[in-house]
Amino acid sequence: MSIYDSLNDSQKEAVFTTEGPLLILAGAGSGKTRALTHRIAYLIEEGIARPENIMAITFTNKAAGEMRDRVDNLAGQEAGKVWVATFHSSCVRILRRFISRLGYDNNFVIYDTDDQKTLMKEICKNLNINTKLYKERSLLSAISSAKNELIGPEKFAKIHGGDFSKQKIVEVYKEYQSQLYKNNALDFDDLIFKTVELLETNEDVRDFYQESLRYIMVDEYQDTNTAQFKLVSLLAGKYKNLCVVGDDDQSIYKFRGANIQNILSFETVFPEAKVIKLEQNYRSTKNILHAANEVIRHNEGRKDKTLWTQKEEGEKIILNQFETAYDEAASISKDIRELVENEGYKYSDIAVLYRTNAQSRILEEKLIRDLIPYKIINGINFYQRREIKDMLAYLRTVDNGRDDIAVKRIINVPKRGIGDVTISKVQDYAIRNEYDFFDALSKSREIPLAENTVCRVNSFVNFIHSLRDKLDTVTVRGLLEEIIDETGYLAELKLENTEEAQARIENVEELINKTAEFDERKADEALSEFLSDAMLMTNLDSLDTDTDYVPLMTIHNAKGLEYPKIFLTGMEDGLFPGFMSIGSDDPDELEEERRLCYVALTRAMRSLTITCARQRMVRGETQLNNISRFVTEIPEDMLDMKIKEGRMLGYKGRGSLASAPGRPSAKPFFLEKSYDPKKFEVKKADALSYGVGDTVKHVKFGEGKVMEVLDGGKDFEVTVDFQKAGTKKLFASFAKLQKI
DNA sequence: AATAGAATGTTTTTT
DNA sequence: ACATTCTATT
Repeated sequence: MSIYDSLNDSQKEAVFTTEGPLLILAGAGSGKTRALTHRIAYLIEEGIARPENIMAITFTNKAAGEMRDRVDNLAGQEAGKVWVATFHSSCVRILRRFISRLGYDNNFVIYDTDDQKTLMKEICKNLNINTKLYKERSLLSAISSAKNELIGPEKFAKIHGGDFSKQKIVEVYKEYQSQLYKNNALDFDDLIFKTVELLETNEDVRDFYQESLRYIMVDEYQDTNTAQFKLVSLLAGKYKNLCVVGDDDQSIYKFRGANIQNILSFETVFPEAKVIKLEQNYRSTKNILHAANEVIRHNEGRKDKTLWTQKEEGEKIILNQFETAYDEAASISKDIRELVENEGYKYSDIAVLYRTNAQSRILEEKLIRDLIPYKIINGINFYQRREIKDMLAYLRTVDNGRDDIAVKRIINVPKRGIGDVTISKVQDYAIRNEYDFFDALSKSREIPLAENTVCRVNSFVNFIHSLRDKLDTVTVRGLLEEIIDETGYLAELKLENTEEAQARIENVEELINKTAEFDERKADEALSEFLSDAMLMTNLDSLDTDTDYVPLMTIHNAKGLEYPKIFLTGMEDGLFPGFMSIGSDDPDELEEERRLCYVALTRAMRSLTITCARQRMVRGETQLNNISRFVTEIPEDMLDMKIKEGRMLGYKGRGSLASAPGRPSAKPFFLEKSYDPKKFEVKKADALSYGVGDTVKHVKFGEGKVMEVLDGGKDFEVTVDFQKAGTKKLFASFAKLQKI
């Protein structure tokens, strides 16, 4: 018996193919992490590679942690030397050692999204950029996209030099990058970009890593961007032992730079590449898997593969349409109770998924009322919280005096009477003399400032200096505690005496624990190390298995997870797929939404309930939505629609994607009474003052032509083609349309 | 400098 | 609807 006996044939092939470029197309639930970890174990066990010559790269800390555990379990002692890390932390590791070659200091800081925004705001101010025309966010996103494509400021200028509309971006990008350099800071994209630059321009460094990392494995390969692809190509450039694992059907991060071409054309880039498909799914029942297959089949640009399973047929997929989102939530809550009380499910066996975070509120409210334990798994991560960022900014200031963003963040936190006016005076002085902001503060006497202000500034400067003096003798924890004591940060929060302040206090205390942990683990490492760990760290409170609760999360968040029971909510055209992707002229946007839907469906192991509402509040407007086109791509015989009479509104039946303006008027149906107390009564007019073909006026949308009037029983549903706002479906009693 | 009311802009998220 | 960010006021 060997550990490889439990693998299927394709998995075995993937494990035993150790040389040359290898693309493993691993469908959902096909055991790709298993294959990957066994492959690492095999390399070590057979003596093909020493552990320190193996690298496994993932995207998230969580994935890296899981991989680490599994490798350690499979391959024993030696496995600790395998390089298992995320893209970003791998790059930090390389850059901490060699970035001086690029002119940065080795104790560079990492700027997160918040810091980037702060910096960008300043740049826009200095360059007199009209932020109404050029939003900080879109400027940053343009820069990020450029960096993901390995286009630096100069190259960007060359490419877009002739494009007048891009001139501002060219200018901003250049300034942004030089500010980062001045602050000895790298943003997340730079971590990859600069590592690529380093390896490209320094042959000895490249050679060092190519020799050292002879076998490279990349997980979730479909999520890589161009820069990340370049990075692994460079690292694997000598021995070409690059094994990538991914599923093009689960590529859902285009919006943050993922280049699906990386996986689709892997064989073109590496003509000698071997391709292995893992198509046996070990997760879902036949019904669920076939439904998912049917949906994803509608995408054009994909590698051909069809998942299959030996599992039983299983239950049909339940499809429920409700009148309102409140009814939807009530039904889900009731179903969860039922499943737990009568069908042996634990709360933690059940997950509720949605497209947008905004949908969680209604669900949450209902679950609270019904006393169902739940937890919203959201993105707001620990290290991004205000109080934590404040504390880190202090540490950053101590660590790297060039980090202007950090200094400015905490110079008046807690309040020291150093306001915007003072800050901009110091800033002007700093720019005139080419000082760092902190150095300018140290010379506050030379700036025309009020005597009082000079005093305050000096006491801040002295405080930071006193902390720096202790750097060599004190632990990170000691440093942090001194900061907290001296600034009275916690004391101030305690005075507030609110629930929110209490939470902040607990967070700061948690940060103290983190520093203590760090000190114990890496006694000899510098403050810079703690800070980059912190900047690259995210949600600490991911999944704790001790408590039994229903997780609520976005579909993006659910990737990589599986649950016996899934509730897929808000499956409505306009919400999922969202307006943006429906209206887009880029067909790939809709395909990406469909992939997202595929990810959602394939999370379910035994049972899946799809829900939607006819009527939903979106951004303060009540919208009427049809059932998601993706649902209509699931063959009807796999669905249990629970419809007593007629067809479900918006359900156009098998595979039909055609928009059907003249669809039959179905009566809305109710599975149960609406519970919403806020719900207002609708008075249906006996007759409308307008009809099809009339021109009407709406308060918000302006003038439009009535395309269709449907008697929904309770109210009239009117479809109007507005000249400016496009076609909308409205309830007559809400819309208050005026005939013209 | 601090605060309260107005304007704004709203998929998805990791690092 | 709602949260964040901006502006105008004291």
